[in-house]
Amino acid sequence: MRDVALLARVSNKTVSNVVNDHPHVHPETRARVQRAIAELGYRPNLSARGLRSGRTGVIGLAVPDLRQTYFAELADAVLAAAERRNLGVIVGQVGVDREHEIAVLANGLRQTDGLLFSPEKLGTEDRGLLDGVEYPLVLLGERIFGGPTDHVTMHNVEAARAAVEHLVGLGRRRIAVLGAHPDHRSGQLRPSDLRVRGYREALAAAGLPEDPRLEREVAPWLPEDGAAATRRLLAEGIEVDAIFTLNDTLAVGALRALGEAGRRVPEDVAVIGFDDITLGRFTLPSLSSIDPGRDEIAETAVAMLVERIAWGAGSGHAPRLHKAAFRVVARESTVGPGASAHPAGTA
Amino acid sequence: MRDVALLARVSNKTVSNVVNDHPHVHPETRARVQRAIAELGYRPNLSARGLRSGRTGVIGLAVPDLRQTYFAELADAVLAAAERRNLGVIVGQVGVDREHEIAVLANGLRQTDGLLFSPEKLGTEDRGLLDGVEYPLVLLGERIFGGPTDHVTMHNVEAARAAVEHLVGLGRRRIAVLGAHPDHRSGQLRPSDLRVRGYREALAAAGLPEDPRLEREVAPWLPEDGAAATRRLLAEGIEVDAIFTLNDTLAVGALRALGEAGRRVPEDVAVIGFDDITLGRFTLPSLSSIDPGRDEIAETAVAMLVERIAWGAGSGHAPRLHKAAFRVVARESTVGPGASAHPAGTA
DNA sequence: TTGAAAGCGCTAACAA
DNA sequence: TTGTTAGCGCTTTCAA
Repeated sequence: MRDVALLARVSNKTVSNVVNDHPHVHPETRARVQRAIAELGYRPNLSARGLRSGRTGVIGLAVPDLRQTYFAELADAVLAAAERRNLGVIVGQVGVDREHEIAVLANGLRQTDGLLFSPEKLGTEDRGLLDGVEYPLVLLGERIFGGPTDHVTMHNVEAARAAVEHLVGLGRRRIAVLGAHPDHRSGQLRPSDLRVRGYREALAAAGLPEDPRLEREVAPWLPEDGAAATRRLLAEGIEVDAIFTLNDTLAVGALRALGEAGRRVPEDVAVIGFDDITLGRFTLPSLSSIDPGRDEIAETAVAMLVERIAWGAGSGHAPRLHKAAFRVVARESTVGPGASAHPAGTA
Repeated sequence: MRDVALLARVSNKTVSNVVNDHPHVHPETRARVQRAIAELGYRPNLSARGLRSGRTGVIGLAVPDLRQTYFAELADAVLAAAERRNLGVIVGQVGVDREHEIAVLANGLRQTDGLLFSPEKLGTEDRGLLDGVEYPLVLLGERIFGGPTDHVTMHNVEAARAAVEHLVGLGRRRIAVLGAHPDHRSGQLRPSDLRVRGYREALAAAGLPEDPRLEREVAPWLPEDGAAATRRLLAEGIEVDAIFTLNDTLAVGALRALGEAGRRVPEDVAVIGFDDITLGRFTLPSLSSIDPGRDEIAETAVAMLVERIAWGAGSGHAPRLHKAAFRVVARESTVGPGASAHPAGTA
């Protein structure tokens, strides 16, 4: 920088002003400086800038596991949103255990300006941990409601309800749900608990009885778990004409188990998932799902974090809650071949 | 840090020594400093450390697109390998266009110690760009062979050949390949070109004739492309008893198209993919594939990059090439139900 | 084994 | 509109 200043015959400060697009720089001076920058191949040292300004231009994104398609696609969307704002993103995976998540919450992800955190193990009971957080933080997902931070989430209850109403509207009456948490009476607010609630609301609204044998506890939400749960369901001889899986990877397993058992989808059993992952368009049959508004979630979360960073620590701004709009995406697994996605959306 | 030093009644330097686990610190002094650190909740400022030492403790990972399952799973493995070494990872997506890839190559991903780069658009003809790179760089994938950098890749030719030999071993004679690059006579060395070469070698070794109508150009490698290519293949009435798709997402689409057309897999048409993505175990039928050694690739690449970083710039160390071991993973789409993965591996 | 001093490259605050 | 000064927090060098 010193060299650039010398070559352009200006001071350090002027170089800084040009680099940072400050106003009040004479066009001619600016041009001279830019020529010097190009000539010397000067590139600002971001560590020094970070040290001086207290800003790194990098945010953290902590997700449980990129191998889960939902999180990979979420990370993709967050990266895009951050790039639009010229921010770098340090990605960390924290799903292994509780201790790891607590450590990340305590420290953030290295030297960053703020953190987008999608916890998996931490729950409402850990809300107190959030009070100790001194950096800008935006929570993603459903864990830890009511804490002192911004929170971006989806309409779990309403979307699940819409999914089941979609099945009811197609005449289905024996609707199973796969993916309830083994511990789902504990008063927690996991995605699974909320989605099961939406399922029950839809049954109630349609005048259909709840049947405990149709509410299947499944964890984790991987294809093999969906397949195993579906096999068990069929083996028990329970009458079923539709399955609502709480995410799409469970649904992939369910489709597989139904195929093995010779059940036709959707004629014998309709299937709808949740997340609208890309691959769902290409299963056989293609998978109906809930589009949870992933891009909106990512964009909103990054925007909120950037605002918090600009406000500075301890600004006392009230925590905000944003719920993204969702859509029911009807494909072959519920409405059969020739179906086109009909946006039965809401928000 | 100054506060810690005062509280522990030592100098800055001693605090620094303790924080960095230097030897030659008196145990008692160390304990006193650590107590002070805990009491004050001191955490080193990584920007300052980076400014002073020239190291940031962060590496960059540039991949084309996290929504492609292969890259999401690769990123997962790289993150894990980096975390073992206490390195942060800034992830960037660069697949949009050539200009973007060139920009990333010129600058790295913000302030990092080095870059793992998996280019998509840049090719052997851009090798010259690598000469201008002044930071530690390790290339992933097949583009840009023969440049002056370390390179971690897979046995594309051999693995593709093994996949086709697997099909031949099952008695298949009319084997199509999906995913050749439209421009594959150009002498480029894309993954697709190498895998097609392996396909041809296997045919030749088995005494089977090449048939241009069986070599299908498909790009990009998304499920919809695989489905479309398969539909075209069937529509043309070409006799086929096996399909080798150059990646697994193409295979998912192929399975779908075959199912639509009423062809049984593997009885009528066997299918094998490449990448061994997680979901492949749960398609119906489950998908045979090539496990390309993803964890080995990630671990080796990070290790190489860390070495280059330690050596310092312009160390003149010769470029290295590492090819990871692969395995043929046989599942239902080639050997039918009841199949168990038989490791026909090599390296 | 520990301390003192210098300075990494940049920007904030102030001055001209 | 531009320049001067100071210092962000750490590690390095050299000395004790």
